[in-house]
Amino acid sequence: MKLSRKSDYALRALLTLGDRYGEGPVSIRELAEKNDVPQRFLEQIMLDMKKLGWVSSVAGRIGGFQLAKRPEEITMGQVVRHFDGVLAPIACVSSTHYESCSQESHCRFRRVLLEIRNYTSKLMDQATLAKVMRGAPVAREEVFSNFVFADGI
Amino acid sequence: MKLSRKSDYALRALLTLGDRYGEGPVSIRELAEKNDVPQRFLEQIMLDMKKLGWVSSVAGRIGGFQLAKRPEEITMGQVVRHFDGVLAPIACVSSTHYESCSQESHCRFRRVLLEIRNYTSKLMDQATLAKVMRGAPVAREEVFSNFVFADGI
DNA sequence: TAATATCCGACTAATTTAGTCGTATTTTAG
DNA sequence: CTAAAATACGACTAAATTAGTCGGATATTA
Repeated sequence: MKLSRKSDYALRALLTLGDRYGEGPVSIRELAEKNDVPQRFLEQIMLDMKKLGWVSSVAGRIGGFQLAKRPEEITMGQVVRHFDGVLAPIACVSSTHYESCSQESHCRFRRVLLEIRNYTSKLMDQATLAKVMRGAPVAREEVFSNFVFADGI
Repeated sequence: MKLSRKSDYALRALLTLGDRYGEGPVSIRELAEKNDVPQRFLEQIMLDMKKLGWVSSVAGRIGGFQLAKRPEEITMGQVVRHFDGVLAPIACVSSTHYESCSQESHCRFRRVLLEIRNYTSKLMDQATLAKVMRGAPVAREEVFSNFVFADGI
């Protein structure tokens, strides 16, 4: 899975709306400025999410967008699957966008890709807006330290 | 991470060469036929891997390619990093292709992406040709069954 | 009624992907 | 000696994807 700008920007905006949940609409201009996103591009993204029922809008002078679902009900998996289509690193291990392959019956590296897909979708589907909002930002060193997983995983 | 055709085809060819390790060169024609890969495209890929020292070639009438390293010494991580550049789903959580982002200091969903990158690179770097060669193919149901990870992972 | 929103659809530049193609060179079988 | 079959090298390209821009219509409120 590669995260597109669209997914990235959608998540930024949704988290801001999560922070303001219950406080009335937030304008695209503010969402764009706060999150460093091109405004007219974000506009498209917000309208898209409105069609999906994730956000609702108020038109006019003091309009804007707000979450149409509780932050517990929207997950990163939903967002990325919508904007990027697929979480799996290759279509032959995708359950939502499965495509067969001539080598399927004897391909041996597919197992590794399947495990990566399983882990990715598990994490993404567990990551509700509410949980992500509560999380602490990543320190830069964490990206460069060699994080070690528990044994046997 | 999304697996490109190039990485896919490279892995297919490398595994075939792994099966034939120590038995002399295998021609591109045979590698292409066995693995259902466009021959002239595979040609490029093999020459690329030759430059990297992963395979060696024998020119002429009965020439072909063979592994230039033991199957224990080549990993999926190396292959995918070479052909696709990066394993991480976004540059801000890549240790090899890190790029900063204006939101870095307060981005909250980055943690999820970092965990996915950590798991991906761990699995990819552990997956030597030798290990992958020994693995069993994936049954189709495994792709559609909801695999459940052990708790707390 | 002017300002500031959302709403809608079309358009596009740049990049990436997944190749093809021509041709030169090397090696061996007959 | 020569034809066949292989690698070697570099240029080219069609199609898809990405990451937007742009013009203008409609809605709401101070």
